[in-house]
Amino acid sequence: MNIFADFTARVIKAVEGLDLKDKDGGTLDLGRITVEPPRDASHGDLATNAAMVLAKPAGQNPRALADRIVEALRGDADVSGAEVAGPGFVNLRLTDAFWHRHLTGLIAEGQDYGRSKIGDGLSVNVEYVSANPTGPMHVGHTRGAVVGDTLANLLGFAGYKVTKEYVINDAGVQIDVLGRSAFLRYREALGDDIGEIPPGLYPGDYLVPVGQALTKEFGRSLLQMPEDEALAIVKDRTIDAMMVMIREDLSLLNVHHDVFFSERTLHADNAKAIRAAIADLTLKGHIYKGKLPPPKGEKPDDWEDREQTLFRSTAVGDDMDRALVKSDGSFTYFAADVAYLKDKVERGFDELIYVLGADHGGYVKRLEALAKAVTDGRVKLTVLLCQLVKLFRDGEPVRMSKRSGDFVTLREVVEEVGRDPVRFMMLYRKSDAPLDFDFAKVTEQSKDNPVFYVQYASARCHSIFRQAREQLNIVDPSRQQLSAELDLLKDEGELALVKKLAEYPRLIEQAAQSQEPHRLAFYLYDLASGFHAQWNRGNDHVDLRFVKVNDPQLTYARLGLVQAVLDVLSSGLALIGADAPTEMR
RNA sequence: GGUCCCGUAGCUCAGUAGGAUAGAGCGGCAGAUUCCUAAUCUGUAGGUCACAGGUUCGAUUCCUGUCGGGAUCACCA
Repeated sequence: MNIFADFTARVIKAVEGLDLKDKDGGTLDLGRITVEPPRDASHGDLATNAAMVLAKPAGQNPRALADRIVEALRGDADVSGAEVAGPGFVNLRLTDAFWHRHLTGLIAEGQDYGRSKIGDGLSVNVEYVSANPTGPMHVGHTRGAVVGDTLANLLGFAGYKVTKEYVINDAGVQIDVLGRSAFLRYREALGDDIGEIPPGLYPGDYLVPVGQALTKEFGRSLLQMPEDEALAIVKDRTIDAMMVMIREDLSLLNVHHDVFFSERTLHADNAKAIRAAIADLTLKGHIYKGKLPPPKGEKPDDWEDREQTLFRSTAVGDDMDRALVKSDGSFTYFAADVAYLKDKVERGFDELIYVLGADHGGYVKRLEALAKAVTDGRVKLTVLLCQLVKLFRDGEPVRMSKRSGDFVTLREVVEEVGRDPVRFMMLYRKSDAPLDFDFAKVTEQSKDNPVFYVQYASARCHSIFRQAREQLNIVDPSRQQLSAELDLLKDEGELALVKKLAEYPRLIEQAAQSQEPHRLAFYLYDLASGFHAQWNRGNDHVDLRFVKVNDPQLTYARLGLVQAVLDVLSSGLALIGADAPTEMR
């Protein structure tokens, strides 16, 4: 249903019919031919660069070649006009009948319109969020959560086989700290006066219920065991409790992962998995013992110039070789990542996507290097970095201090402004640009708020169906009824909407391939804008109203168009993870 | 100092795998409501695409360098 792909094929066929040869008499590379919507609608419906791309290799004048292509394309029954423009563009106009047929197809497909096979069933792992299980999710996690989730949805819609994955970073020092913090709350629940929470421990009161639950389960018995043993139990219980909390937070945001991967499993059995992964790399010659140079900027106070086990990542594109073993003999986080990557590869993924915060920018090269080393380039690993989100309230920046635990949680934001506005606004900016999030603006019911603007378009579609029911007694028309008389749609605004809808399948493919989910949000805004404009033309010209009391046939046709707009809005909003409301309140 | 991201209209940002006269919203100005939700729409003014080179038939887009803003920089996660 991607008309641009369809016409690219038709243009290629037309060009093949011209029997062009390159200068040496060989065949021409036609792969660079594209068909796009022209920047300016007055240029037509489609534009192709075929003549300009082929002119040089074929040794022909681009405009002359364009003339021949135009001649060939005029034979296409769907083409109502073809002309050469500018440096050698071929602009095409398509017949109304073509657009009516496209709309018929769209209405038949409904919410499946735009679904693509471009992913070709390739298996993709999208890892995102992966907040440490040491507390509730805060607002900083939101963007990655939404971007990752939407990207995964988008890839699924585009024909990839997608696994949404969350890594639980349940190993390491911070988890020990978490355990001790919870242990303190346990003693508090038993009646001990614990005083102030010592610095370095987590002060948040979300651990209070964890302490209470521990007393219910264990009474005072944890105090009687050796500390290590007790802490191990407390850690387990606390991580579980944190993950329950995090999953609740995520589901508030409509984020649902398929796999929760525990980092601790890599450390289990004396770090069997990590040792195996490093052994693999050693066999391939990527591991050596050596010293790292100290960082060039400011030297850390506790810099130790020592020999260590290193991954020669510089050989596969990294800036610096990476340590795998800490000075205390335990494995680094990166060592766990080596094992984790091996695990993913063994699960058969063709492509791995990591959605990370901008503060992990320094981590990108070593991950890419790792994938190269482990899979010899067979598995593609890409990192999508999300820049930071700045919170504003009435234009004033919201201050957050992590030390006091005084940060804005994801739950607070979602409860205050709603799930849909959060999801939409997190996508209403390129991932690699910082994002300002203003509480006031996001809840505003006006066109200044894109979420509202798009959802209002959906509500208006439903309103039109309600009107049709009241005025013409058209009740729940079937999709067949809606597409029976589409050739009555002749108004240029109506056709312009069909053309906008026809861009949707292409947009899905491009957003998926470029891994840029924000494009979806911008497209929906555009579509909503086109729809609002057509609605308002009905204010000026009564003939253009969607519901025409004296013309049921035309009303059916227009309802068909409204249904199509609604289908695409619903489909797009669903990918974003938001609702397409039936009315605004 | 190294690396990564960003620099487009007064403001906030798009710019669709290198294409035509660079777009939208806000703000400014001028309009539209006996009318399906005006919670919306129409028109208009406003840009040396940070700067300098390079590749190309053609560059906001790709490459190099400079300037400016942000993130990050053994062992933490």
